Amino acid sequence: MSAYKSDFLQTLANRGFIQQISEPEALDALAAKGPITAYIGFDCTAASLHVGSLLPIMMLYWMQQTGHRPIALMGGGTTRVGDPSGKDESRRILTDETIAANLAGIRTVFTKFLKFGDGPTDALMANNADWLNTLNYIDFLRDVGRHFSVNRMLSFDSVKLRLERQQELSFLEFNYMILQAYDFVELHKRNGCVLQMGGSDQWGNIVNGIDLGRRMMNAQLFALTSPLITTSSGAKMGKTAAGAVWLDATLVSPYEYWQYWRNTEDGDVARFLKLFTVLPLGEIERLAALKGQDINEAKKVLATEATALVHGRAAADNAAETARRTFEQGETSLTLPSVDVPRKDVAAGLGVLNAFVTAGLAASNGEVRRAIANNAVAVNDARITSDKHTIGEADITPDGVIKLSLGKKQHVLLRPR
RNA sequence: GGGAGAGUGUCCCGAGCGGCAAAGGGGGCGGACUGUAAAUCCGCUGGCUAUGCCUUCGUAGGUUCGAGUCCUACCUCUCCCA
Repeated sequence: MSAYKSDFLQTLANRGFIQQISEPEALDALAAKGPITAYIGFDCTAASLHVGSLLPIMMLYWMQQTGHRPIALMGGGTTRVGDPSGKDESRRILTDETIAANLAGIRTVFTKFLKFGDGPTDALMANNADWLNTLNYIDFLRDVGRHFSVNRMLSFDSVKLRLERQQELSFLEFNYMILQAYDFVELHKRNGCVLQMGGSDQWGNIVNGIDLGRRMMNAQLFALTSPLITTSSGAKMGKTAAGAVWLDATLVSPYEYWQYWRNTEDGDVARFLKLFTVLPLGEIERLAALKGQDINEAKKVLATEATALVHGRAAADNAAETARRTFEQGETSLTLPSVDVPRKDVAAGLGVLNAFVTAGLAASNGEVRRAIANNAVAVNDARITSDKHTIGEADITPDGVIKLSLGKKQHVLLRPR
């Protein structure tokens, strides 16, 4: 691991965020001298960000922590045209209202990691719709387009692969890299931004921006990419049966979020602690040294720290405590996720199938039936073997709840009201 | 404008002689083993008021006792020619 003079690069390097830097020495010197401004682009096709976006957010976080100014760029303008790369569904074009709503949702996530404001190291949130929407095609071609060599654009991997595989590449998509390059230059012009960060797949696009900056304004700009994060077994991060692991508490509860991190594979624990928590490196080293069963301690720390960043310390501790009671003491913790249900329905006798579907543990009655056949269903920790089983008032525990379990890890409390 | 192909289970990829709720993967979920891990093995992976009924193979029609499969038109995409 090379030694950097700036806290910023040294921190990122130590924690495993760096894959590639365009001109490491020059950037290092600049960052050591004073605050620099950098940005990362996020698209806003969904109302929340998920775990996959966490890595770039953490880069912005560390940037601010080490005395620099981060910009979160929302792709409000590029989202308007829709992502052309998908087959048909992703071709849907979002309305301006949807985009605005998505932006608002995403903004709340950022405020948990970054301090926004007007100070020298306060974060900014920019929206490329601000300049892309008002672009004039002819002006754009003349001022920006002339700096791009089609010969060179064709040589980029993203393009080359498509051509080789004889897959279509639309003109719109071909232009995407130009728009992204332009974003960089525009941010440089407006905010003095000199660095763009992103995933390693963004390298080519970022370098384009650097080139454009040099040609248009004779500016020296930099690129920094992070490695693509997959789990040790090669799966992409952030996917479960229920879908993506969102950062919004209404989509994925803090408890579920905690559980996601708790179930990290052994081989990923040290890496994830460095990337997704803000614990000091010494502490992480200690945790990473744990072997065998002891590594579970490290996983709990990872889960709690990662959850605290997104949902706050109280929610994280709460989730940890709920998990401890549920898994280590076999108790029914009252802080498990719960679903209210009318008391008279329970009095009348609630079918297991119905109960599990309303609790959100299964999508259909058939799914519950199959789970029962797989010996995976329990009510108040008692195995259910018949799909005819009904839940009645007798099942309400002294705490006033009924515990539904699907498998060993998924629990939901029914609260008769 | 002319010609040749493609679109399959609402997570993805992909087989599919007129008898099809539709092969096989991946992913996911569950079970066993463990440590709430990995690896491995096993099961599940359209819906329902369920010995049956309903809905699914780009869209809409047609042929047929019966269509994912054959015919027609249309939509979308790819390739070749102009």
